[in-house]
Amino acid sequence: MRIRNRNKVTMKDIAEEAGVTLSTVSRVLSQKPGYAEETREKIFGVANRLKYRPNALIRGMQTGHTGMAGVMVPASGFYSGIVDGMHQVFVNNNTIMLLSWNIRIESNREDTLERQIIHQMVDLRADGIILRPGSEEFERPYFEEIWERDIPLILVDRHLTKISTHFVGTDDQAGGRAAAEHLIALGHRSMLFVGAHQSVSTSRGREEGFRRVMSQSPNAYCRSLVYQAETIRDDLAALLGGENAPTAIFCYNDETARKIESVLRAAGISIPKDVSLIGFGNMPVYDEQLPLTTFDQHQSEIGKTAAELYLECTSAETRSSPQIRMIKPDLIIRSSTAPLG
Amino acid sequence: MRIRNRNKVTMKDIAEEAGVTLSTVSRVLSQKPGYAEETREKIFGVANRLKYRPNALIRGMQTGHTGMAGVMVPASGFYSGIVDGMHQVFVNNNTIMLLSWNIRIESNREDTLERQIIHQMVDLRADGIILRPGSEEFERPYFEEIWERDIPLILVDRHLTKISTHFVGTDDQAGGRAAAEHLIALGHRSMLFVGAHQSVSTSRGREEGFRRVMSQSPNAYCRSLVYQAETIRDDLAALLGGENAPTAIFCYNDETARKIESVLRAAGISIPKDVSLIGFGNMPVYDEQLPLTTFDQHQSEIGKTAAELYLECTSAETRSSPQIRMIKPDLIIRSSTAPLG
DNA sequence: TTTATAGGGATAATCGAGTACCACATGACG
DNA sequence: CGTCATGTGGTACTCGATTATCCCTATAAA
Repeated sequence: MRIRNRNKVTMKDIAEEAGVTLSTVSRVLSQKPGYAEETREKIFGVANRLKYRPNALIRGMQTGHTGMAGVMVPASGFYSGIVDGMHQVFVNNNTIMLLSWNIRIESNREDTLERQIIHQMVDLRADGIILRPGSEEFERPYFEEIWERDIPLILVDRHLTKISTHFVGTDDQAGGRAAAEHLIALGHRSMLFVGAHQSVSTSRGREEGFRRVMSQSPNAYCRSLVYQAETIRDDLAALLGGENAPTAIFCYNDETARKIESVLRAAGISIPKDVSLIGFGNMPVYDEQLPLTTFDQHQSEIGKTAAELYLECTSAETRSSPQIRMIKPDLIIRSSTAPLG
Repeated sequence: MRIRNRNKVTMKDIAEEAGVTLSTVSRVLSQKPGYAEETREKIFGVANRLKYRPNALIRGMQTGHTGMAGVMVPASGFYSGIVDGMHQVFVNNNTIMLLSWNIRIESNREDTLERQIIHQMVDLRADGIILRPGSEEFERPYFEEIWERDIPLILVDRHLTKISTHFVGTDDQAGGRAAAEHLIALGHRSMLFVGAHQSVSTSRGREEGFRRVMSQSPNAYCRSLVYQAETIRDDLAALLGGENAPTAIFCYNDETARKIESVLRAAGISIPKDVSLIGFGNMPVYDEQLPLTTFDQHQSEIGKTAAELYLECTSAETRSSPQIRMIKPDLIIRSSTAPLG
């Protein structure tokens, strides 16, 4: 059941048209020595006239290098910024992205769509793969599949501790520290950290940095909360109504901060008069929302760095030891934080 | 200079390991009739144990079908929505995107980055290509290259009139008509359309629809302006200070509407008290900006439709005649439009 | 005149899988 | 006992380009 030959021009066609042999065409097109300038021009002329385009599939098979980078990240504005940064580097290095978004709806089934996508990338012989991991437990098996095949694997944004591979992302600890220092300087002592499940490395890192500063500051005190939509209202009410109520809340991302904002607003608690609030990510601020003190993560920079590391790995002869490159986030002070009192 | 064999497992390896011949492995893996169930299990067992993955490059070459869709759109939130919609369809049809963003900085040079990217997609034998065209004059040559190769080409969002190919986008004329009807109903008669250069089909279509309704409404009058950053302030001042000054402005996209908004604001003109303003696209509204009456273009729907059309085209045996599928935009009335008064 | 060299032709192997076809067992069935 | 059908083995060719030889010829340099 052969598909019709879509007018595909091959080197053979060029040879016939130019009245030379395949050897000569090959020599000219792949810049091997041993041809006359005159012949070169003739062959390039014919190639252009016939609109010849080399078959990159074959070339990829031969050279073991396809120029395709597998990229899988969640679909959101944050990751768009990262992908955008990667693109800037890739486009200047003849690399094109095989891009897919993480599918969030999948549960713990064995054969997730994500796995299928990774397989597609592997099957197409992507030179390397860049992705944002979700949860450690479900994904490790197929990350190992990539790793075992000697396909360079670069994780972005989130890190998996149990798998040894490259990582490019935010310096979360530095961010956490900066948040803490800002709040301490404003006079706050009783803090609340609102994070995600322990398996989320970004949340973990930000909390660690945050707590490190707390532990070194006299009288400073930090409680933690794992954000859960169903219970957040009660959790907050209990903490804010209790003893030593927190006067500042640091959320591991802007989305969470926005939810906290609306819960507080509904409870009649004013930001920043009663409570200071810090987010993370510097996501666009919508109408009627409070300008939020947060962190610029420099997504474009993360993307560029990841792409550069990718190019290093895929061009290297041997596998290099896992590298970690972190971009320092910048605190952006807006009106959701204020001096205590 | 052969690259090391990255532990790549081939059908041959499976044959040896399972103690059968290549023929048998091929029969089993490609589901050809004529093998025993017992053999099937043995071969699949070995394949899984060795973590065999078929080489999609080869398969693509053989079948003339790679499962890769070339996609090139500008990097912006609007197109993210479209890409997202496409992804939803593609992921369920074993198709993966070769994605790249349009590069805006290029001038009229022959060998733009965009052209290079298209070539990469063609070289990698993408089954089809979906893209958002920029300007007619520079891009037609390489669109024709695609078309001539019988590679299905689908344009999204903007249409090129001089090239005959598939198109999926917004029903711009319907949008223009709806904008006009809304303003007419509010009592406005003197209108201003602010658009882009004539080569931008979306701007053209919206203006046409808008003017069509105007021409059928007694006393209604519409002037047009091509937005230009340098002159917009003066252009607006002249119109609004002149005779029969427009009381409503319809902009071909939200970005332009936002710029008009700030110019008006600076001039002390109030929206919607003095002038009503309509945008197009329903982009997120940032803080301190006015809630804008605009159109939801249903980007996700556009993306899905484009992907579906793509799948139809790439699976068809013969080239089908150019199809046009338009998604009707929905007017979202907010507080930037008000009754004339 | 001899020798060297540049420019090409001719042929074959390789990459990994798909496809086609024939030969040969083995066993079941009439 | 002959005739199938089934399950394999074996061989060969194809896809399009790369790479490596070996060979041949015209021309220029020694």
